[in-house]
Amino acid sequence: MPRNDYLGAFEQIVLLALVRLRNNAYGVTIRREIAERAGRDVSIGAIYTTLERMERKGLVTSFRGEPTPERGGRGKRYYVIAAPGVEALNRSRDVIDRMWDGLGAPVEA
Amino acid sequence: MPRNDYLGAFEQIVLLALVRLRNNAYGVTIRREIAERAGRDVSIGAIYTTLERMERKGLVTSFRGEPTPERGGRGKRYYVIAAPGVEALNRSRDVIDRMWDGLGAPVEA
DNA sequence: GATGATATCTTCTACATTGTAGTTTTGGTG
DNA sequence: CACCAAAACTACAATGTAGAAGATATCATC
Repeated sequence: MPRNDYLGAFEQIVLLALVRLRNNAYGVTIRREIAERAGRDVSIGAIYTTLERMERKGLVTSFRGEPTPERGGRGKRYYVIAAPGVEALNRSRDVIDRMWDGLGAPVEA
Repeated sequence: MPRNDYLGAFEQIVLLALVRLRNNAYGVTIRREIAERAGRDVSIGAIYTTLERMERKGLVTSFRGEPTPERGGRGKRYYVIAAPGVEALNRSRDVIDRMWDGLGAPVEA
């Protein structure tokens, strides 16, 4: 049974991307946001897998949007962070903040 | 082949404990530091396993200390963060900082 | 001063969860 | 039907985590 109180590093990044994208978070935009912000080029498959798992844990919700009249375009699946996701995010941040407290980032060799 | 450029959430916590404990980081103290700071009660086995893996990746170094004249006391194994560990730590912090940037923690539902 | 009880620590083993890429499938357009 | 956009599926590697087992000291005591 997966836990939903502590987040993995990548889970945090994906959740934060959702928060940033507000009502425009779906596979492609999430991936782009992570690439731009975090400078991390991750595969689209990695993102969907992680989202699905987090949905099972109740950290995010999703709904299918109407297909847009662009060239191709299957109906997008939009993701939204849920309340437990918000809490987990804040908790994770808290933990890492406390561990860094007083160390002055960046830490030196 | 494990990567050594991005850290897992727990790896970060353990590395930060090393930084905090300076020259007094070994199994028991690391565990205590994490319990106190992060409020996270993790088994001693989890800590050793993670340390060993990080040592293999070159993120930490270890050396065996003389047994102290306390009651029991097998020779302790002290861990020190290595340069690549410091860099990875700073990079991880950077990524998460950029993702949080402008969101104002804690984020709200 | 051997010897076992016991304390402090580390290793080993095993398995669950997360991380990640790549391929396939599903729907929509021109 | 050729082609485009996006999602679902599959498979495997790396990380997270606990718990049992092994090492090595001191202490008490006879």
